[in-house]
Amino acid sequence: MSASRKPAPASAEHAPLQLEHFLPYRLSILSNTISQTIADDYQSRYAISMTEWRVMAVLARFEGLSAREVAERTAMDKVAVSRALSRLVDAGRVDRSTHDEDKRRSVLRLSAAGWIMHDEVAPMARARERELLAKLDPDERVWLVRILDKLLPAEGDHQR
Amino acid sequence: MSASRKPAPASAEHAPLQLEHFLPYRLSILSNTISQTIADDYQSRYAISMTEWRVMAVLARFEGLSAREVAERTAMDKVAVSRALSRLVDAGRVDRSTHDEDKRRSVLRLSAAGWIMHDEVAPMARARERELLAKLDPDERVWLVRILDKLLPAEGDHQR
DNA sequence: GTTTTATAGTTTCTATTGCAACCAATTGCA
DNA sequence: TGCAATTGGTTGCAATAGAAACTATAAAAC
Repeated sequence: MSASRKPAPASAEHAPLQLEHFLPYRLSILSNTISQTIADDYQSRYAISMTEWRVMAVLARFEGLSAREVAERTAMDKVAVSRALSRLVDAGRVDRSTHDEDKRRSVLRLSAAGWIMHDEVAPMARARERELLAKLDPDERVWLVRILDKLLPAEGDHQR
Repeated sequence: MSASRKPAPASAEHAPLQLEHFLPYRLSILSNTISQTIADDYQSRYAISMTEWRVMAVLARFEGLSAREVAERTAMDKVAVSRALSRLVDAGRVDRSTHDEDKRRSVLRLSAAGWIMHDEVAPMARARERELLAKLDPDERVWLVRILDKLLPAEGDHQR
């Protein structure tokens, strides 16, 4: 009952945002809730941050990327990636070597231990995605994918 | 062209997530992109963080909330709200007083200066939302709202 | 070739965040 | 009443994130 406050009388003159119907706000809540749910799953078993998991997921899909390419694909900045990688390498979940033809670049891949963890976490993540989609009817699922395709900047664009 | 790496051959045995089709990942990219775009708008004029703006938006809509109620409505944790509020009060954008019947609770409202800022930022935020929705057809917009209604936890639930 | 200029990645410094511990006011209840 | 449990809010500390500066290699310009 504590939340039953009436909108401020100032509404008329000030036109405040109605957050509960404001798309950016709703998307943010939804996204954070989902990401956190998945993070809770893997953090209950492994001491790993969301950024580290994201890096691992990219390396599972694309072997041998450089740090910059990981940053591109995760939409994280390069400093965040660099730090996540050094933790992952220290923890023995990622192997890092140097590119043959360009000694600036690193060549990254999951280690055996990294793969073991990946193979345990990935199904949990997929299960959460299914849980989410189960709340929708089949046609809603189709529309959602179509809408995301339209709203998301094309592959390869950066956000910041 | 740098991004044309073929999926790791390990795919078959390991079934890595296809991030580019993984709903939680796509939502996260979308949400971050949008929030950052709006933040860029107001940060180009005002030195204010995303959390502070979010608090202001809630107080514009519901006057006299307590800090806890702000936390509830913004889905932020109470520490983040407490700190955002102390910055906002210091900056003179929010007035804080104490509840008459419960001296633990604060009573929060935008100051005159807060309202001025709000009245400039809110239209920019709405414009960004319109820009986003303009990418969709009318029926897609309807489906999007319907889908969000289904996926978002009901009003008043908490996420963490 | 040698000197810019650009790129990959790391480090440093600072600001933000998150958690736990904490204080103060209120409520529940013996 | 009086004392434990709860609630609203803040503070301290450790981990994290972001910006700018820095190192190293590589590519481009001259």
